[in-house]
Amino acid sequence: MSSRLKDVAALAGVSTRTVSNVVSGSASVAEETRVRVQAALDELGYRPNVAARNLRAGRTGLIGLAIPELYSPYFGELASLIVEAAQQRAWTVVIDQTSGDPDAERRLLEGTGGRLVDGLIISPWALGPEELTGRPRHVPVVLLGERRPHGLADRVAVDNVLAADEATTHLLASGRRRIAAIGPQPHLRNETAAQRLEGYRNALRRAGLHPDPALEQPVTALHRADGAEAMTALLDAGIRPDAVFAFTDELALGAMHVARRRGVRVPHEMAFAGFDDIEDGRYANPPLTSVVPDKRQIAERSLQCLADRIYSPASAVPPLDVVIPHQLAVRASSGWTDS
Amino acid sequence: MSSRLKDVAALAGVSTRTVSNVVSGSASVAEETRVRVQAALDELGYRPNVAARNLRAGRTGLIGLAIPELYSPYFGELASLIVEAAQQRAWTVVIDQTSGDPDAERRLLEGTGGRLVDGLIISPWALGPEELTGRPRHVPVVLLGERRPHGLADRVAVDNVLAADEATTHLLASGRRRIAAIGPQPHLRNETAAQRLEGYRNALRRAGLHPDPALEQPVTALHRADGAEAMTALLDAGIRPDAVFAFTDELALGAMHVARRRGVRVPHEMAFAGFDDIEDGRYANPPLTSVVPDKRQIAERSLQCLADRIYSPASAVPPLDVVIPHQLAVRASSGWTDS
DNA sequence: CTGAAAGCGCTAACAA
DNA sequence: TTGTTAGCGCTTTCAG
Repeated sequence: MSSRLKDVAALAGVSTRTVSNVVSGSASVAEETRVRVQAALDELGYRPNVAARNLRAGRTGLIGLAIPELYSPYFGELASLIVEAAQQRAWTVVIDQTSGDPDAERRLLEGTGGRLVDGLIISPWALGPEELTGRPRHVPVVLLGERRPHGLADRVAVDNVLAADEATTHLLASGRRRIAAIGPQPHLRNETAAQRLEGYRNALRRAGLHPDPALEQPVTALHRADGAEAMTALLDAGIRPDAVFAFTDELALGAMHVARRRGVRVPHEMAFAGFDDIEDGRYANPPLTSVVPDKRQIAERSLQCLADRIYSPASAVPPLDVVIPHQLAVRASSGWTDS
Repeated sequence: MSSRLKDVAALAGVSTRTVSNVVSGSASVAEETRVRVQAALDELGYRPNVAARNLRAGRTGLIGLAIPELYSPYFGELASLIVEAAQQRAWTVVIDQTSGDPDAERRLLEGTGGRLVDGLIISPWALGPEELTGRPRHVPVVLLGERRPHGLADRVAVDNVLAADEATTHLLASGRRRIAAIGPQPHLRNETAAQRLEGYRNALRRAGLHPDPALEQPVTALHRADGAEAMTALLDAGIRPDAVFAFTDELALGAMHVARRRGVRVPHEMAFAGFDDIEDGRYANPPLTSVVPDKRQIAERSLQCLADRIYSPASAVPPLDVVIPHQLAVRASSGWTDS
């Protein structure tokens, strides 16, 4: 079995107190004692028991990251950055996949099943504002990508309306007039898609165009397959846009894939712009124009929010609304150079 | 502050023992008592303290997943499947990114910093066989993708030599003769790349060809950028293969990207095959031929190994060597149909 | 500088 | 069926 502080103390002929001091390096220990204890530590291969420490400290050093899915490029990248940033703060990340399941999201927010994490970063898909607001929290929560600070939790997100507007405006600037929007999700309570749709429509109106419902193609999920399906639906309905703004890069890549298979020349006959700036987009044929959220900042600001809440008297600060900067990366999919 | 078992007991007028029984549902409790306790539980919004439970149980219910990076499509997908499979076993996954750093891998294996997880699944990059073997483990370990069972830990992997052989043989079957290999990593102790190289060479020799060192293009990492760099190096050196076997799909996609940019027609003039079957490959232009490891099985068998070690008297069973099945998905990048 | 001991919240062996 | 209580391994207050 694993050795405990007590065993080390016995071997070194000191009290557990002293061993603890040596291990943590907190209080000062006489050099001679330190050496003797260290020898015992090494001999027994002592490893502190984290559960006991946690119980004592009232903290676990764990933070939860709840995302719909880990396998999509966007969330994979984001999770990677969060894990990395958490390591720097000596936090460990436990990951939950909600699959956009409202029950799963609810369970995590309520902390049913026990107080395991010191804080939670959640990217809600299924839950709407009132559910996110309504319930009492047991740990600090950071909401990723929701619209406004809901009064009980900090929020970190890009300005989706503005970013979508800019992407659409960029397409308009190259003379496109029939711009499709792939990505509305009227069936979900989550507001991200609604915001991007709003930005898209704003841009059209500002250019003197009327948003055409036939050009707004809803999707059930946000992957390549859904984008492919949406483009197929458009083309099969005889609708032939001259540009596409997709609400995620994955959707854009799926749609572009189908368009090219159907003989549409990209970008000559159809330009594409996406959202998220995933790596695949940069290496696609042609490379995909995309809204670039500063993901590293999303990760770091989220952790900063948690840290502030965890280490400071609760409810001292009102809920924060952190807006993350973004850019538009213009690539060949919306230029005039073919791949 | 959060309420404890003791508070609930006081409110319900019973002992903590009874409350504990109600919470866990383990022992039988008189219906009347149960109702009263449940009411107190609800009123106080009781949430069990996981740290205390863990300390008591001697287990944390956590398993570690140590991978070089979470943001790459392959590891993202794998991590997703492992998290999912772990949830079914009521385990929570904590993720560590090693970045292929030998110290990080060593630290995790040794459990320096404390006994946090009940088991560890690690995909070693930097550490060689002897280091993986040498040290005593404090928790059960599953090695992902190493060559042979090293005597102290279970191993789960596809047959890399065979799979690489099959992919290369497929390229040979369509008449290709100058097949480049992109992906050797002579600087790493990790054996995966070496095994794929071995399979590639085996296939060539069986076809009566001599492996040509000029066609073997090493890489420093396994991403699109490295594949792009490798292809650039080949073309700049005046080497023009008629096919490429890349050791990962990402390398293949990067290489294919550059080839197309340089005006090479794919697959007519240059066929491509990769390894891992990531989603981007399936939606690439043209779709990428790839070795398809059964990732779900990798996840499930890994967890099965851990479960066996954790729940059974240690060292009862000798280290397992689990070989995961794979297939070759032939797509347009190695056919004769252009995108 | 070091030892003794309390107690973090929970479960389960032992009693009643 | 339920109460009492001894720890799980650690940190830290209080003495010395």
